[in-house]
Amino acid sequence: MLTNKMTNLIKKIPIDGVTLGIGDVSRATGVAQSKLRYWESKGYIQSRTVTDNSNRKFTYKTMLQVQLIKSYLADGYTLTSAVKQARQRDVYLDALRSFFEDRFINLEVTDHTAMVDLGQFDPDPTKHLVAKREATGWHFQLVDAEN
Amino acid sequence: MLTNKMTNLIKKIPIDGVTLGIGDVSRATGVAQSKLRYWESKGYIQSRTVTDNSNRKFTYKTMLQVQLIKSYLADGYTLTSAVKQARQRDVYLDALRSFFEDRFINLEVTDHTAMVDLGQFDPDPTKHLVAKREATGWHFQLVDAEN
DNA sequence: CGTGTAAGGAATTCTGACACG
DNA sequence: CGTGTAAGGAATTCTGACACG
Repeated sequence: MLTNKMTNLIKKIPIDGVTLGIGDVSRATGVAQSKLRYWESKGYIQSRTVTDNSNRKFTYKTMLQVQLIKSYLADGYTLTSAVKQARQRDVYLDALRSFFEDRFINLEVTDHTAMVDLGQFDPDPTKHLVAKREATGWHFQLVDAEN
Repeated sequence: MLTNKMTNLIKKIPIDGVTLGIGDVSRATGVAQSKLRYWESKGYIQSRTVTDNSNRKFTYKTMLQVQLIKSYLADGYTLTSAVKQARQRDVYLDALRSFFEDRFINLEVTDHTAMVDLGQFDPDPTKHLVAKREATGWHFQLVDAEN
């Protein structure tokens, strides 16, 4: 019950409501503010304006795009093609998010262990797939579904 | 190879380098700026100062803490105990992050499907655990490990 | 095309004080 | 204790112009 509060929280905040100022995006990605403004003026990235006449705000997703564009530029791509490549990767973010929302049923942490319940294990629907953290890292196991 | 770029990216940015201004945290969480300043003055939450004499910056993690404190307050807890509860949940974030870093080996997306490789399936180490997105949602399956 | 900079104004955030309960 | 507000100053971001290649 309490753990649901946590997973709901994590599911809720990250992509949607969070906006970042241009300084924060620049700092996090290492891309100069003037670049960000130029890229936006060309339609390569987008920003919201929260209220009238206020400063630019970028979404978390846009920040990831910026980081991607930057890394393609570093690979030697032109800006235009770096943008194209980055756009194709949007689907990755969406996929990852969808997986998270769909499958992170529960999360439990005690002093020495952590456990992620990933829900029904399709090859054997009577079981739940559970990931447990042990000293050697995360390991999967199957447990009897209790509901 | 390209997909690794993506997962590395997602693993790299989210928690570490990102800082948010007080306005962004306030907007995302719905907690007034004056509250955030007061909570900080009491040591309930923390902020960095990026350079000398600059404005407050909060980390993503702190923003989640704020959201948690808010929700405990809404449940009727006093501020002090809401903070205590929220602190105990830090371990959840760390656990989640650790799982993600440890187990999201690869992510592939094509036109109609998406696939997350979660690595070795411990009950049968000759197999890899793979999550696939289909029309009905995400489903797990086991595939032969190829390396 | 793609980026940087100096300039002056606008929007945001700062602190310390005060108010209320 | 916990929160909000008005006040004046400081830090941040804005646009449009200009420079360079």
